[in-house]
Amino acid sequence: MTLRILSPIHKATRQIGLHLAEKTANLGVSNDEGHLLSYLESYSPAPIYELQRVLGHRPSTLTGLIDRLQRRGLVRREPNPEDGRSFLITLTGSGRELAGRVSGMVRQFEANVLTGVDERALEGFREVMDAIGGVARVEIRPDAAGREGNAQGRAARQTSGPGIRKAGGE
Amino acid sequence: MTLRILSPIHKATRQIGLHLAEKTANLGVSNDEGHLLSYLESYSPAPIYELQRVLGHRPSTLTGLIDRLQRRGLVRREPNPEDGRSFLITLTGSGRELAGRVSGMVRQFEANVLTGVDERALEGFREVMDAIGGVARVEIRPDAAGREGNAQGRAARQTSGPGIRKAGGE
DNA sequence: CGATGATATTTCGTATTCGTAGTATTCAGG
DNA sequence: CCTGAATACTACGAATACGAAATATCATCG
Repeated sequence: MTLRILSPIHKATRQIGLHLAEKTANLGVSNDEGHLLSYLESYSPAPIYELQRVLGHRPSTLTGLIDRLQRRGLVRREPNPEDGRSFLITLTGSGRELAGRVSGMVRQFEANVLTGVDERALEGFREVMDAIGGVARVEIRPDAAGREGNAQGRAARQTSGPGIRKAGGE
Repeated sequence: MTLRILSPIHKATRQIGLHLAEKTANLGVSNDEGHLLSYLESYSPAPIYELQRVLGHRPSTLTGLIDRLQRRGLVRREPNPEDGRSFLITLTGSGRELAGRVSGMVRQFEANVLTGVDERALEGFREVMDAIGGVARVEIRPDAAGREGNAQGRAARQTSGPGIRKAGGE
């Protein structure tokens, strides 16, 4: 386990997840929910496929995630006027308010980390991240040529309960 | 969402996960299973609590993970001669063989990344990782001195009930 | 040695993820 | 307009992660 890159990254990711989960637990927001709200704060309304690519979840995972947020009145599904197959996810008023608090915590964390590193270290960090991206050519965006892009290896769960599916109508 | 540290880390972690999952999918091994096997390749036999701390899973998660590997004949639970409460997880023959293949892939990935970065960048990367560890330091119990193992508040009671301990047997 | 608390691990219930299959819609080409 | 392929999303079922509680053992103190 003496990997100089993978082990530290794995550990750091775990630390970040635990720390932020603890911070946002009071708000009743999980990590993934926080990510989604945070993204929506900047880009709402956004189509689901965009969220899917940004967050890296499977489409069916997003369905459940959005269902939960919608059930709590934080987001809304609206028809996409530009594509009848698609829905736009919009933050509601309370959703935007909560999103602001969540991303405030995230930015605070980032700021705290930044005070501990100088510009030179940050540059090295960036290089390593880029190198990983180069080696792990897992395509996330759609607009690329000839790729397989099929990978598995996560968990699986059940979204029991009544499938909620109300969008544009109301 | 343009965080200079958190966003790249999140993205890199996702890329690593997808990439490795794809590589080990043929072997029928998920990411977490791969991590565990990889660790065991170096440190088997290891007690479960050690695995729990290294991998960052919850205890109950580890139980299921080990159950699955044991069911496939890759690991074995053995009583810990030094502590009656504990089990040692040992790689079986086929487990060790599989672990070797998995960690070979992981090391290969690491090696590929390393060819793309110099020592200076690696140092910066390390600094950022350390800074994260410093900021994300979760609250440590006062009397659990010197260690950073997570301590979750949970209760332990003793009454009656089904007390089945499955162990050593095959 | 007995009481009390801490640790190690499991079981159970539940929430969550995701693969697969199916529906609706758009697009490309006649 | 029609047909077939691709896209966006959802429902369902199966597998997983994890919190809470249960049990066994260890550690400590008296």
